[in-house]
Amino acid sequence: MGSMPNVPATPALPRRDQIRREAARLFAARGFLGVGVDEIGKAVGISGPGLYRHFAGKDAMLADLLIGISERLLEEGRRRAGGGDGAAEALDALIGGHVDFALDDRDLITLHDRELLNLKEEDRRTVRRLQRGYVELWVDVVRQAYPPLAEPAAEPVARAAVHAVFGLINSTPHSLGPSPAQEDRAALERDGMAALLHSLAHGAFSAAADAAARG
Amino acid sequence: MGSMPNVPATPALPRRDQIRREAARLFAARGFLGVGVDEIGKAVGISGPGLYRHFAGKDAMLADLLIGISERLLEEGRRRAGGGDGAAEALDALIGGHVDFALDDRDLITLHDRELLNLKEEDRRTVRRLQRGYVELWVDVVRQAYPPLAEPAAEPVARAAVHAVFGLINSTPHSLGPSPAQEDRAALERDGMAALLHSLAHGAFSAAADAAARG
DNA sequence: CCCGCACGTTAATGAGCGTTAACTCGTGTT
DNA sequence: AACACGAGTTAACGCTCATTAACGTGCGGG
Repeated sequence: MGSMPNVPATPALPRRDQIRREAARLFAARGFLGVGVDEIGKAVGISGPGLYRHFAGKDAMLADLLIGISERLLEEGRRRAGGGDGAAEALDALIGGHVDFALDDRDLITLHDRELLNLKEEDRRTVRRLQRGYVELWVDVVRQAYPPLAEPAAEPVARAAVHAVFGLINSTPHSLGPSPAQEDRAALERDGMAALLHSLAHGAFSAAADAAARG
Repeated sequence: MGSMPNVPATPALPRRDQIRREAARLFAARGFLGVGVDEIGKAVGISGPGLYRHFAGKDAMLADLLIGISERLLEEGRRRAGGGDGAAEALDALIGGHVDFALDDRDLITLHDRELLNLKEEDRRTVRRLQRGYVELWVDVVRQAYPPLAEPAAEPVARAAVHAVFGLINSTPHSLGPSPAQEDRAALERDGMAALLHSLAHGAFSAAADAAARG
């Protein structure tokens, strides 16, 4: 020991990131089990087992993607929820952040709730813990922003509404074309879709509050 | 020819239906590519290749499930949308039907947008055609029920809103527990969830109409 | 009585795939 | 100049898995 030849402490991030991007694209398009490692390799210009220089295995790629996206969601969510003035602004920021994510990282959003089952137990627990934290963050903010949902009895309603709004926002992968390419018959452009999803989310939460106030 | 020994014109529906149910459950739980035919066989009490007496292959089981659910959705949707008085009532009926479906046939709803890629080209086209018809049905009714969305320029908004509401309603598989079993810390019971999803859907459409009226 | 068929069974086949082994090549360091 | 090492390559292994073959069994009708 005692020799440290070159500077490979952070060897080559671009190649690893390239693998991440292509793997996410392929997994989202055909499913984790539907994609072979040779195919991922070909997508990044190397072939097959060369990937094992960068990831411990196929499972590790998926784990890296799912844990990464969950961490980013939670981190960015905390940043946005805490950076504002009131609860309404915090909720706005949360919604905006999630919408941006759904529109700009479509593949990852797709994988996020489609491929959880293909993780090893430990990684799955990690992802679920992060997801749970993210949901709690939303539930807290929503209940502050809509007083009727702050009633103790309305907690399950708030939680269910949060899950439903996630489903609403995450629906973009299905409603937009398979890929950001052709804008055929009058599809919404990105910013219009973002604004619309924002409005829909607010409308849903508002309805949840009304329901809680009545029932 | 001329002999028709017994009455096997409709041989044994229960066994075939049993396979359908178990296959749907397993596919929803671990993915189409994640379950083997032996496992499906064991779930119905026969083992492995015995399934081939009832289905042409694993692909045929998935195709049967996805085409079946798509047909049922469209058929029931048409029935409900056409059976009422006004557009508002028709929309209510559509929402109620889809909510019932999402709550009572959770496995099929999950498969419906998770496993489309594992279909052979022809079956995939069939399912997509049925899905398209279902979406068109909703878009028409929603635009009648919310006049601002009837504006020609608002058609993409209406369409995107319909997709988003599907995502909202279909979110139930994720927000409810893995299976209809434990009602742990204050989860919503079925009917409460149905009523809430109904309200949320209306809230979202209402917001879409407002957005279209303004923008 | 026996033929045919619905319905299963187990064994074999063959392809696909994740992973490992063994080896090569270039490059920066000593 | 020798060398260690990052980064790939191809070949081989081992395992899973869908599908097919070959064979058994109970029963209803001629």
